[in-house]
Amino acid sequence: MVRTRFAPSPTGYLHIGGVRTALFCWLFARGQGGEFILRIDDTDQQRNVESALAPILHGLKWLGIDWDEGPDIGGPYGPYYQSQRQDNYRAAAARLLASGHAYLDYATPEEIAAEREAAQKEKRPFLYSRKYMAATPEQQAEFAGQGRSAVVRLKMPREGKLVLDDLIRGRVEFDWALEQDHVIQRADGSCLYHLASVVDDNDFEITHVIRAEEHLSNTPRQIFILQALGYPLPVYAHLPFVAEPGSKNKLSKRKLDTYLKNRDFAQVNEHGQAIAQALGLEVAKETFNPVVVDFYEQVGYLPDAIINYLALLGWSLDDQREFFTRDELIQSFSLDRVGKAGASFDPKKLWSFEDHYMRELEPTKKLELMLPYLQRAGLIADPAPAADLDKLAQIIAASGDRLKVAGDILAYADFFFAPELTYDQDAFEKRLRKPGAADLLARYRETLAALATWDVATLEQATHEFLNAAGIKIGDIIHAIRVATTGKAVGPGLYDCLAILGREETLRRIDQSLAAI
RNA sequence: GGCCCCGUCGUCUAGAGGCCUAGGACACAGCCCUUUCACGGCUGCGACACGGGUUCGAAUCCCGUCGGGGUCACCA
Repeated sequence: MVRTRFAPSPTGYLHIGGVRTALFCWLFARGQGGEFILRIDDTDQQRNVESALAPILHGLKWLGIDWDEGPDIGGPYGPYYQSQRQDNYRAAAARLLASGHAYLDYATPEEIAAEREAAQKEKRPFLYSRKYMAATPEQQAEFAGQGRSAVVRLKMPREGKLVLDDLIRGRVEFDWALEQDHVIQRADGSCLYHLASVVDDNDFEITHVIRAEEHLSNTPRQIFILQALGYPLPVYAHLPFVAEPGSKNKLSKRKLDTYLKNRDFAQVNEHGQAIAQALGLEVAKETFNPVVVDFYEQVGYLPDAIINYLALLGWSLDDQREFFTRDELIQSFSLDRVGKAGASFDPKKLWSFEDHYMRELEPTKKLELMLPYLQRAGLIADPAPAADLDKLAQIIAASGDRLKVAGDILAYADFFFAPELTYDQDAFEKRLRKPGAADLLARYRETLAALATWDVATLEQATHEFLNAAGIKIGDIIHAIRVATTGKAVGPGLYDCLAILGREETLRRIDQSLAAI
């Protein structure tokens, strides 16, 4: 049985790179008929683990990445928080100590640092002298007598090589003599990440460790622990990084300001910020931007689009398939089709997947998705009146491909529901204050008022007849009509807008605009 | 700096010696369509990091150089 795990530390937000890793673990497990486990790496014991974890679990759920065992649902191998498994780690550290694979070290951090600096100065690789290694009870007593306290260090081999067969990297060799005697347990008894990680992977019976490339150089010490404990080795697969837009640097939340200078990133960001603002959301740029998954949920992206895009970030099936349903992804995903080079995150390409999936979404689904946005903006009541629902369906149909994310509905529908028309000032000046515009608009109003029926076809025909009679071209008036009735320079097709508005409201708005000119 | 990984269009990638005067997608530019916006159609721009080998033949194999990245914690 294949078992993979994703082990986030509770940071308070779900990073796009982290999701990609989780996705590959999940895809692989599901494709193999295996299990996907969530484990929380909180050995650092921060205060509000629960609140820092919630957004991460929520984000994964939103994307449809589900787990078989984890902190919220438990499982046969629980608990799934490392902070609650310290006893296991301590027991392992004790075994390592007993078997001579680790030792008590009484050096102070300053002494270690001094040795490291000396080595650096002499340009030789640093290796701890083991000067304060206490091999016997006598030595322990002596060092302790000096007021020193002990940490547990790994006693790494100082000769030979480790050969790692990575599923993605292939064969990778490391010199044992270059591996440090890492601390695995602090003086206060708390255990560190590498020990914890390895012990848990074994306890959870993880068969495939699929993680980001940054862990590749940590692998030797982890394998050392595994072997010392007599545990079987999992299969390793180190994924290439998700890199910054337009660069090869690892994507990080820290460098937001740099990304904002990237045109594509900035564009996607601004679009999202505008929607957040229309919703009245209070957002901080540190937690609400295209690096954070929550951004996409708030703005109204489709999980399928994100999953599809992310799957292709470092993986491909062949030279033609681009669009995959979840099941197809699970069916076709394989680790040997994962590339080795880092892949940079391209917000515009994600956008194009979003475009594709939104376009294919059933109208009823779109409505379901978009209605809450209008309700949150206070434009439609909750529960929604049938008339509003009907109107919204018409607006969505009329907007067609213009709606890329659910939040876009705000810009395309607000003027249908808002009690008062608000004008785009530039458009108002340009289209309505234009000489002759008011006069034409007033005459057009009479044409509309005289119409026997009120639908798109009639409106279009009547408008063209009006143009002929007036001896003008459509471009001479259509913009004025749009601004006068919707307040905006852009929107769904004009006849659609008028049809949805209805005769009474259309005439009312034209009159109001005429008065405002 | 040591160690490790990586290196095909701006980006994601196809390519496992001849199918490659290197294919697709996104982006970009231009044109067409058009009442705005968006869509759509067409066209264009655009890459095998470099240098040596091996071979009849190399993007594909080998070596070197250069470049990029990661990692070197009593963080995870």
